[in-house]
Amino acid sequence: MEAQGGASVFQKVVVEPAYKAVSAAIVRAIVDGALPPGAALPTEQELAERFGVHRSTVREAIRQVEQEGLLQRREGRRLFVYLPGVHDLAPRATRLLLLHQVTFQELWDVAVALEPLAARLAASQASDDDLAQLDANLVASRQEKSFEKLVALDMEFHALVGRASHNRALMLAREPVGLLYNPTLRELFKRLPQARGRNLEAHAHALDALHQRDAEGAAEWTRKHMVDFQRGFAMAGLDMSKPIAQPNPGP
Amino acid sequence: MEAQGGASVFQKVVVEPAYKAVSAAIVRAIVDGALPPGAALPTEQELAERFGVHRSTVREAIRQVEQEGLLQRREGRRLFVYLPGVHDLAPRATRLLLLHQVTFQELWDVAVALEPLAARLAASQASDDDLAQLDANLVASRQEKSFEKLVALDMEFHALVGRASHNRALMLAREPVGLLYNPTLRELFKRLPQARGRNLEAHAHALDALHQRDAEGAAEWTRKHMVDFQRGFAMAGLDMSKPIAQPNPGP
DNA sequence: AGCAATCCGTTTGTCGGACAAAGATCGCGA
DNA sequence: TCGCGATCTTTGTCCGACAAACGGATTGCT
Repeated sequence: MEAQGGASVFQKVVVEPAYKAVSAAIVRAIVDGALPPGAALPTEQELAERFGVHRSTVREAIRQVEQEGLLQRREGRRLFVYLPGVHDLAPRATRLLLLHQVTFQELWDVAVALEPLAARLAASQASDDDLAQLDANLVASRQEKSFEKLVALDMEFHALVGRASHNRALMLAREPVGLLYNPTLRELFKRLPQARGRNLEAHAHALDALHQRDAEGAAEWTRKHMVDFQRGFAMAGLDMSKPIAQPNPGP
Repeated sequence: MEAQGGASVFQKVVVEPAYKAVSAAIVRAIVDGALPPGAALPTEQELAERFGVHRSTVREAIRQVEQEGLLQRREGRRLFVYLPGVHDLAPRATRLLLLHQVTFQELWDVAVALEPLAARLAASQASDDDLAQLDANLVASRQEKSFEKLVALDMEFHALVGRASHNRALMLAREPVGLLYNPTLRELFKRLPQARGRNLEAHAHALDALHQRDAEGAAEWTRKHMVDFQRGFAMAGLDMSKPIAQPNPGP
C-alpha cells in the first residue's frame, strides 16, 4: 500500500511530544525575556489552560525546564525564573568528565593555560573586595593544618582568582577543571609534606603580584605554581596519565 | 508553643519531593554503572512499582534525567542510557553566556589561550584521520565563497583542532567559546574582504605545523591567527567590549 | 520453507479527576 | 494595630483510563 508516486515526497513525519513542546515554549518565554529573572512562573493550572494540555503534561515540561536551571524553587512552593550563574553548570561538566574517565594530564594541560590567564586578567580587573578575599584566604591557609581544609582553601584561592578576572567565559571554562583537581590535590598534599609550604609560597607571590597590578608577574608565578604541581606529582609517584577516578572499580 | 528545651535541637525538616528522589536514584544507578550506557531503561510501570510511587511521579523523574542528558530516546519509543559527549553540554553553556551578555573581549581572552593550546597538543596527539579531516576542511575553505559557509568551515577547523588534541577537558572548555564566535565572525568576514585570505593563510600555516608535528609552530601560528582576528576586529570598527548579542533589545 | 500481512499484547503519551499538605490570604477579635 | 485562626490556592501525589505506536508472535500465501 505504498505511495505509487514520487520516491520520497512524503517523509516520515516527526511529532514531538506535547510535554516537549510546552517545555520549549517556556524556555523560549524566558530566553526571550517575556519572563524576566525573578518573575514567578504562572500556576500549573493556568499554564495547562493556556497551552491547552493537561496539568500532568505541564508538570513534565516544568521538570525539564527546572533541570535546565532556568527555574528554581524559592522559599517553599512557587517556582521562579532564575538566571543560572556560571557555576551552575560546573557540576554537570565535572560529572561528564568523570564519566569519561578524563586523565589528570588532560586536566593539567588545560589548567596550566587557564590559571595563569586568570591571574593575568585578575591583575588588571580585580576589585578591592576580590583582593581582600584573596588575602583572607591566604591568611587562613597559613593557619590551617588539616589536609581536607587546606585543599578546600587552595581550590578556593584559584576560584577567587578566577572570579577576580571578571571574565565569565573563563570562569565557566576553568570551574569544572578546578573542581576535579580536588581528589588529586588531596592525595598530593598527603604524600608530600613539603607541598604545603611551596603551595603557600606560590600563592603569596602570585597574590603579591596581583596587589601590584603586575599582570606578567601574576601569570608567571601561577604558571610556576602549576609546573611545580606537576613536579610534585611525579615526586609523589603518581601517574598523570591515569583517569582521575574510576567510577567502576573493575569487576 | 516553641520547644522549651535546647535552642535548635530540632531543625526544620526538609522533605524532598518524590520525583526528585526518584530522579536522583536513576541518576545514581547510571553513574554507578548499574545501568551501563546503551542499556534500556526499565518500563515506567516497572520503575513505579519498584520505587513504590505512581507512574506519573516516575515520568516527572524521567523527564529530569532525560534533560540531564543521561537518557535518550532511540529509534522511537524506549529510553536508553546515554553517556553524554563533551559537545552535549556546549549548547547550554553557550546559552548561559549569551544570557549573561558576555562581551567579545571575554571570549577572545579565553580563545587566545585555548586555541593555541589545542594546536600545541594536536601537534603531538593528532591521528592521521584528524589531519585528513583538517586537510579536507582547508581544501573546502579555499573553494568556498559564501560567507555563511566560510564561517562554518572556519569554526569547524578550530573544532577539528580541538578534537585532534584528544583532550576532553580542553574540548569541553573551548566548545562554548567556539560556538559563540559564530555571529561575530560572520560580521567580520562581511566587513573585511581581506579577512578571508588572511584566515586561510593562518590555517594553512598552522595545519602545516601540525603535519610536521611542530608543537611550537602550530601554537604560535594559531596565536597569531587570534591576534590577527583581534586586529581585524578593530579595523572593522567593532567594539570588543560590547556583549555578543542583546537578547533584549532595550525597551 | 520463505516471506509477508496481520493480530495482539506492551509501552508510551495524554487526559480526567481526586485529595492531602503546605502556603498564602483574609477577616475578625483583642 | 497586631495576632491568630479560617479559608482559599497551589503543589505533590495518586488512581484510573485510553488512543496510538511499537514489537513480537501468528497466520496465510506462494
